[in-house]
Amino acid sequence: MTKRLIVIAGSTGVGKTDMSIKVANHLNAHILCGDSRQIYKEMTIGTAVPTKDDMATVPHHLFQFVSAKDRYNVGRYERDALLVLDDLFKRYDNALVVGGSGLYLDALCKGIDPLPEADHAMREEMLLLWHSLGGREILLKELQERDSELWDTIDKDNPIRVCRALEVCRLTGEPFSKIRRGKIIKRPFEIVKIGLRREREELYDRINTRVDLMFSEGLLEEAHSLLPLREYNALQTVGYRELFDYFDGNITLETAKELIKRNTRHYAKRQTTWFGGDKEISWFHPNDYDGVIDYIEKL
RNA sequence: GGUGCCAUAGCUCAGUUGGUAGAGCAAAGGACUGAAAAUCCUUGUGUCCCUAGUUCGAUUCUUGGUGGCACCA
Repeated sequence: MTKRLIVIAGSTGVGKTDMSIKVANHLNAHILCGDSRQIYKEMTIGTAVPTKDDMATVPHHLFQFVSAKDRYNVGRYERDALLVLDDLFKRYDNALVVGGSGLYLDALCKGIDPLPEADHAMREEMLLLWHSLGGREILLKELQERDSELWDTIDKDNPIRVCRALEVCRLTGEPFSKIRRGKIIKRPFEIVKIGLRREREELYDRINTRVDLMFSEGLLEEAHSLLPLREYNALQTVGYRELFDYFDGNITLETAKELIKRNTRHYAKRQTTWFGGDKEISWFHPNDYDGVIDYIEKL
């Protein structure tokens, strides 16, 4: 029998966890994390990882398994997720991946080109240059010389894009666009994409309520304990950055809370945009368990 | 009760020496290949509080209201 990976995607706060538990139970499947922040050990409340009860009901993989200090990335995620799936498919016919990180999910479903990992020293130096007077022009000029094909399409206002592309050119000695082919890798299993969505207003209400709940669960304390890790990418995350600003005395707690709500809404919107562009997704309301299970069974 | 100041986009405000107006935030749309909960791009018509006047023309000046704020009684 062919093995199947069921992807459950959707924006933050839409209700993916509940759906995934039900579907996993029904299919006798395990759940993988498809979220770029729930993988970190140190973060629990602010990333809304599934509860202990949830995890006890269905086996979960790739949740909170690396340290925020480990500088994890998409490439490692692709590899780790495939390893877990390889193992699971020896015993089960179905597996679920649940999350809201479009890039991570795409890497798992379609593969990602073998680009070199980041060179953090080089990156830091480039970003410093970017923000200095005339630095942007210097970097753009170098990129234009190294990769004329990319030049036409790259977002020249986006320092992270430009510096990353340049980084790859320097590290490999080849144009970035030559290595990043976007070739789709056929996986040795079937992929079924389920998208969850609800009315915008309803989603925003849920987000606001969830942020309040996070505070009552101790988000403030969690963020405070993570102050020593604030420079790591893992902590460049909604719910933590705003509180770091509060600890610095730049904003009030009330403002931080409002900003977390707002930034979570912004994040949810970006996710909506990403997933909306994926034509392979079949959409359901988060409460429509029967609909989802029906759909999967009739495939 | 008196005097002064204010009333412009969902919010905070700028501005028009009289020719019907624009920033920030919010909101909406979009991009996305090892930082992706990141990073970046696009989008601003609104009885310019109401009324009467002056004027070719008033959101702008004048009269009278209404509401808010401050000070004096």
